[in-house]
Amino acid sequence: MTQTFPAESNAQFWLSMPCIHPETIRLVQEKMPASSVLAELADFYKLFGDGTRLRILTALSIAELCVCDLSALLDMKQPAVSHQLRVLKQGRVVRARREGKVVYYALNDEHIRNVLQVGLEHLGERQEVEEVF
Amino acid sequence: MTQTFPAESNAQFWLSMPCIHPETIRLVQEKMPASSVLAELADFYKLFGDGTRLRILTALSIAELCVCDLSALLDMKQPAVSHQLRVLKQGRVVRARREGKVVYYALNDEHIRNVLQVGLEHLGERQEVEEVF
DNA sequence: TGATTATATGTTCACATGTACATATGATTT
DNA sequence: AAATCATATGTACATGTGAACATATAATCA
Repeated sequence: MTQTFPAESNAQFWLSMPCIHPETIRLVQEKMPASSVLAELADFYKLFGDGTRLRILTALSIAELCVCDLSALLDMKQPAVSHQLRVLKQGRVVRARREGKVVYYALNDEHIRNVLQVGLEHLGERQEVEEVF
Repeated sequence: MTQTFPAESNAQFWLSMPCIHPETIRLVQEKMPASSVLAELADFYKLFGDGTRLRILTALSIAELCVCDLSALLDMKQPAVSHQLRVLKQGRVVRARREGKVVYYALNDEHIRNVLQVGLEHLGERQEVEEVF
């Protein structure tokens, strides 16, 4: 019989494990943002974590576009585009402007462009590193 | 009978739709990164799009930690932590260093810290905007 | 070598999520 | 008002994914 685990999830058990560095843990605990904040941040990043949405966002970072434009540009069915636009709108990453029958979408603020930029830069640097090997 | 759709996904069909702004689409097409690049970028963001992984990354942005520390800190079962660490390692977001039985994890590079920073800043700004209303 | 400790892996399952399809809504035009 | 066009929504379904659990591996120590 090897290591035995408790029947149910039990914080006390894990906190009593012998291998931990208590001081380090306390330090990190103090400096960590609240779990709720990080959950919210995760939801934000999740919006960028899908190929379709990222293509939409990249396109909107270049120009304001209507659903129909996006549908043609991305070669996707219109309902699929609308669906993702709704997700992005609920996440306050894009905003919509109606002009007659046409709805134009744009990035909600400049900050979104930054996030895309930082990600692309990281990818670029990683590629360069890999080329060396 | 309203709008009829083609039987299968067909780029030509969508490009021939009457509502599009062809010039804008061409402009965006020229400036857009390749789909493969954006898919890779999406995979990168996906790593940040989970509460657990984000808590791990935030913790590691403060201090180098072993699996056991993380398990205690996050109040999670050790296998679950190991699982996410593997995902993060495969995504080259963290790196591991073995010291005897203990494996210490750390952020792979400073760029990761930047990404976390940018996200937290965005969240901060958004909160301030919401407080006004 | 055998025992113990720290970590990793494999399997299963519940759940989230993206798309297709059909259809509804909203706005313009005749 | 009816027709038409652009967009939105609802449902069904397939796929991806995170955690629990059991177990395997790696390293140290008696």
